[in-house]
Amino acid sequence: MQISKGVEWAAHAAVMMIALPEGRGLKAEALARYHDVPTAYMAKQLQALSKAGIAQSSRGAHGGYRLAKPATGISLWDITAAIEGHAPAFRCTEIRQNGPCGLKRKDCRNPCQIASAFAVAERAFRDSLKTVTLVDLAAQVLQNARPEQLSDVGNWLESETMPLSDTS
Amino acid sequence: MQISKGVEWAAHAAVMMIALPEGRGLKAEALARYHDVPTAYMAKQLQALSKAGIAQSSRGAHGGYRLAKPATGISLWDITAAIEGHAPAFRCTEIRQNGPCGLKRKDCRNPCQIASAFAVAERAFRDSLKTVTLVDLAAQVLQNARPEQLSDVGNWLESETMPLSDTS
DNA sequence: TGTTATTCGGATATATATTGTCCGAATTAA
DNA sequence: TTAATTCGGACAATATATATCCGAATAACA
Repeated sequence: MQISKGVEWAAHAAVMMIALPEGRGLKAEALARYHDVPTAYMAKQLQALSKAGIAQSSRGAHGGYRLAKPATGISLWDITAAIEGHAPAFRCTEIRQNGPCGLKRKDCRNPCQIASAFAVAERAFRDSLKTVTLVDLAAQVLQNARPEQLSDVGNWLESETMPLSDTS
Repeated sequence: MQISKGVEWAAHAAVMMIALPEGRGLKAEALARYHDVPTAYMAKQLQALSKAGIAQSSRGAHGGYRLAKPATGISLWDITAAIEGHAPAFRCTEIRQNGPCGLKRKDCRNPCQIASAFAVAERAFRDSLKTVTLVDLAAQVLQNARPEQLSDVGNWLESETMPLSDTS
């Protein structure tokens, strides 16, 4: 039971994209270099964000990624689901129907108790992540950062971003 | 992010062991056959339960497994942790320290916000599973079972169990 | 309007973790 | 003492996660 590293990378990239000025984007290579992670694999995570409607991509020269909607509307669960998928972590294989004393299928209308308990726990997990938005994360980062750190990031952004072409 | 099948098997096996009369045990092969799963792999899960202090094993002829403590004191989280381990699902690799604008190590005394959010969510998950004990699961099974089913299981248990030798 | 540089997107390899199997060590009944 | 039985950890096969590459698409520029 472990969460893909891609989730961590995607989350950091998403927080980074909050800081993008209107009409600008960051290419996958830049986001990967900023976090010092393999470019192609970071690109894959960004593609997943794009498919999920969280990020918006522009191809060609001066292309790149930016958030597709307001950061207040993007939760940590949205990021996680985009990368890991929506399938539940606990997969019930209905072994109660197996073996010498297996239950008949018709007696299994309501779900297995063990599966139910995990479903409740996973819901609690999801709901917790849903309460955390990208702006919450960004706000805490700003609170803890030292001033010089912020200007460093600002300068880096300025040097890496270019006005996007018409992002239709 | 998926939970091992072993957790499902171990949970079902643990519930089964509640029904064991005092001083009796079930061998791994029987528990596997009862649920129609590979013997050796079921055995592996039972070993994990044993290591975690949840089950108690007896070797040699007429050996087998039984619960090591009252079922009220065994939660679904205990089972899960015994199989999957206690390591958190989200692994923070501190990529905030990487790259051109990476934070200095001394500025990272408090944990990364993203990691913190996942820690909270995982705690909610754990706490939910901790509220469910083996007796809760067994009670619900009994409620939903048909009478003939119960006698079937009783007969099967009678035919499979033998008095354990002195379980030191 | 063609050409070229640039960037995303999905198909393709490698590494790691999960799933499944086997044989020896330990214990007990006879 | 012997032999049957069962657990325990070491070993192999499969599935998933990680990492990479190359073609398709787009936009800037001449």
